[in-house]
Amino acid sequence: MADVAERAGVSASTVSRALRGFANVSPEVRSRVELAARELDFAVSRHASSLVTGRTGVVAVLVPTLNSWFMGSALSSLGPLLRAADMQLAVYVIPDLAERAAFFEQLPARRNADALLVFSFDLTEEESARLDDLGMPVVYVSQHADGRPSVYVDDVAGARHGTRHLLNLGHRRIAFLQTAGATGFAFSARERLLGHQQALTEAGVPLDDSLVVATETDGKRGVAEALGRLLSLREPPTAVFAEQDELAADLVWTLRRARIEVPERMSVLGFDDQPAAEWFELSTVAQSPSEMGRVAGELALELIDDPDGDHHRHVVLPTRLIPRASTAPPPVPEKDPC
Amino acid sequence: MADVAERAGVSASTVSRALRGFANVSPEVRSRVELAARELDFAVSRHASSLVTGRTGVVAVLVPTLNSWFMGSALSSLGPLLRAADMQLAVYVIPDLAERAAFFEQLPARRNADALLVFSFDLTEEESARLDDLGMPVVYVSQHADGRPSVYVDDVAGARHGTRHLLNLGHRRIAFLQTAGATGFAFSARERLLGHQQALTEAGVPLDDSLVVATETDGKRGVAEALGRLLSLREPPTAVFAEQDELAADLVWTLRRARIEVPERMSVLGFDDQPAAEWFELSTVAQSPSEMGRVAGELALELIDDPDGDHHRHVVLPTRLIPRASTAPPPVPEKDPC
DNA sequence: GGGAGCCGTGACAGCGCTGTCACGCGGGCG
DNA sequence: CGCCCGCGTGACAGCGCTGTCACGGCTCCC
Repeated sequence: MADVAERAGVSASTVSRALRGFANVSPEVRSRVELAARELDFAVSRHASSLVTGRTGVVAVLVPTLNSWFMGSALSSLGPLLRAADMQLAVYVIPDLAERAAFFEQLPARRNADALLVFSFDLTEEESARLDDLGMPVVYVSQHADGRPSVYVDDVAGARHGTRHLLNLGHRRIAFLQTAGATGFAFSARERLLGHQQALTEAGVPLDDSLVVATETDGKRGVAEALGRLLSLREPPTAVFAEQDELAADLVWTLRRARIEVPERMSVLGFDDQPAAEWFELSTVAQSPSEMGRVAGELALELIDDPDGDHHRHVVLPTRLIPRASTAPPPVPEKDPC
Repeated sequence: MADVAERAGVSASTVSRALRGFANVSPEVRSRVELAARELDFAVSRHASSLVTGRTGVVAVLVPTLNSWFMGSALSSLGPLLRAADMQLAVYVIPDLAERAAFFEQLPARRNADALLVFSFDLTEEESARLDDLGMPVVYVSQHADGRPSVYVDDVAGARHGTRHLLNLGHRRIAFLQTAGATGFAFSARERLLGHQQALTEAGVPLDDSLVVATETDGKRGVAEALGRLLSLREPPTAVFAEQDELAADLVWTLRRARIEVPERMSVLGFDDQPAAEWFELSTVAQSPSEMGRVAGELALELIDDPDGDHHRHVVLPTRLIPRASTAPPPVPEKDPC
């Protein structure tokens, strides 16, 4: 910076002011400084300036994985948003409990950011409290966190709408399929089941625990076993609401193999609307992770500028039902049994 | 740090040495310092220390998107690797040419990292030269970069093996399906076509340009149109080698709609082995982006420690042919026409 | 016409840490 | 017994920038 100052014939202070676009610099000096900076290929050292200002220019995000449609979409929209605000995106991938423990172990070292976005983690109250002590805004994404800023989709309403759609088609025996130990998505899972049950109750359909099944292992095998449990009931369901599209896709795949036509003999409804949904012509409840990423990023930036400001600290995003070809009325109309 | 020093009854210098694990600190003092640091919830400020050492503790990665199986897998394996080396992962998402221009515009500002991983970008020589000037190791991932460290999969050999598999099944009219303006994957696309053509030539099958088609728009529409061009040839192909699994999946989907059985009347071969391949029971040429991410990360770390060292600067990863249910002999055996 | 006020600029300290050097102390060797 | 060496530690400068204050010159107004 001293070199730039010398070349532009001004002091280092003026260079600093000019390069940061402060108002009190004469236009002529400013352009001279900018020219000199470009000629010398100079850029301020973030580290040196954060040392003084206390701002790091970094937004940290905590994700369970990057290898999923949800995270990919969310972060892809977050990236350009942060770039526009001249912020860096630092990603911490925490795939398992060991990494999670390690992360919290080294927590103090993580103070090197201006804000933290926590994606889809079911943190304990103790863990959240430790994050509070970090002294930076923490935004919870894809989960509701009591008393803390969070951005999430209205899973309850989404699931309610989904189940209503099945009810409207005439289904009465509707199963709900959940994943095994979903890494980090437990919050949504609970909410979606809740919405499903609300819709059933609204419609006067009694809840039946045997219709709520969870896969015990990952992948198609787990889905097949869960399906087996449903098909061996005294009165099997005519429709299955799968809590995620991946699950729904595996289910359709399994049903096809078993020569059970979808939707003629079994309706399948998904949740998410990821690309796989289109391949399987899945009716599904759509959410938009890219919007979620965007909104969460904006909220974080607002909180950085004004930590105590009166922002929307709980943003609830809507869902939309997307009917495709995997849902239809049940094979034998129950309303009019002859 | 001064507080820690006081609490431990030593000087700041000693605290610094103790916390960084230097050898010349007595065990007794070290444990006293560590205790004091923990009690005060202290962690060294990365910014202050990089100001002195010149090392930032950050590895930057440049990706076209995060919303793809490839990037998700690669970065998911890179993340924990960097964490283990006590490095941060800074992600720059560059979805389009405008963002790319903006990135290079602000390049000097990006010096705030110890290494840069460039994923799947077809950079111009001029752009690469500018990255060289950054003064940090740059590793090119999923592409071959002459004279610069790079990690990539052997696309040529992979495609050759794929095409050989189709030839061995008896196919002679084999189409090659490419994507439109693939964002950033142009390098692989060229290599795969090359490998395909090598295998044909080896087998004495003449090349036919009308069998190489590219989608003109994204999604199923583009695939349908490309398929249309193939089906309206005087002598249509009996097999299609799609350069990516997504494309292959769309193709199978389109063929099913058109009641052209796969593989009975048309074989389809993919490339990548992403989850969609399993859903469509796609025979495919597998690559492992997670291994690529891991290897690239290790290479970057080595180059940071020893920029001129004698490392494997070109790592070529293997592919594996995964036969599933989308390939079979052609409907009318050509070898034995009666 | 002189004082008040403002604008643009420079000098300087200090952000929190690390590298270097200097120092004291104990042990080994001649 | 004295000297040298090496180990563990402390003092201090300075990494590159920014916030604060002081200063000179100008305009404006009474």
